[in-house]
Amino acid sequence: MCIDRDDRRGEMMRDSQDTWLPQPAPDEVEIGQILQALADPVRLQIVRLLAAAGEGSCTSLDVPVKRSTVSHHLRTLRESGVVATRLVGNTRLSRLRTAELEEQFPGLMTAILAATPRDRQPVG
Amino acid sequence: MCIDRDDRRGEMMRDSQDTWLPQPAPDEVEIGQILQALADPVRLQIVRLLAAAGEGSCTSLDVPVKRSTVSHHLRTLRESGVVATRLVGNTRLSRLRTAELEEQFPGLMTAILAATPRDRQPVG
DNA sequence: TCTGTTCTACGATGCTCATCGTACATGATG
DNA sequence: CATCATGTACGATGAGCATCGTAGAACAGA
Repeated sequence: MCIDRDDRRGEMMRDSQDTWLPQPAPDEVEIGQILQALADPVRLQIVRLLAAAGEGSCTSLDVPVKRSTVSHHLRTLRESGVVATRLVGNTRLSRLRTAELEEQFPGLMTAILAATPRDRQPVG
Repeated sequence: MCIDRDDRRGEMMRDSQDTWLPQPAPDEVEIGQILQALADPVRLQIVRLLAAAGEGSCTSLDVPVKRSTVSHHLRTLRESGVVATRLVGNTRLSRLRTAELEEQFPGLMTAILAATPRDRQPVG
């Protein structure tokens, strides 16, 4: 019963194998929301980590904020259409919606992820 | 003397014909700043208008905010590296730094500008 | 010089939101 | 059942910023 209480904007999605948190349909995703989601440095870092690792959870993502804040950011990323989250046991694994984003905004994520992260400092 | 007081981060630039407001060098432009600049709906609208018209000034841009706010947004866009502004008489004409952006972040602006503006509503 | 236009700087204001701590639900494990 | 780990909801807080009005500088034209 808490399933549909989990998110205000929709119901759980069913895959052949997995259950997914509600997310906007590809044609509902708006470029303004995407840009707003990626504007935050922590969220951009999360996106980079997901692009590198494929998947990530609230605790596995190495970002300098508390767990509840990571959860908040993952929610924002999901509601804007950037990531999809599936339930695996007690954890929730998020991944980039690479295919849908490429369909809706060709070249966008590629261009952003190709950009050099600014927090890379020359060490040694 | 007020020329270098006009912006805190640099001096005027001289072209063969024009004088330009100070702006970051192409390699100083950071993707995070770009995304943050484009995250605001009014600024995104300004960018769309500039892409369509080529150039625009504080008063010529048709956005639903006051002139001083447009000036503020153009400053943000300039300092983030999105637009360049040249002085023509009493007016200041801003344009997208299309070439430099394409060089630094290939496909980025193309992808964003290709996205359908959300404020298009079916009328009639 | 006087007038009108364009634009910016500055201060004030109000709202959005990133962050955190806490409490709680859920699932895994013993 | 008891315990622990994971994640979210919620309320509070503080900072950032979008917006505006006003004042003043710079330029064009008469």
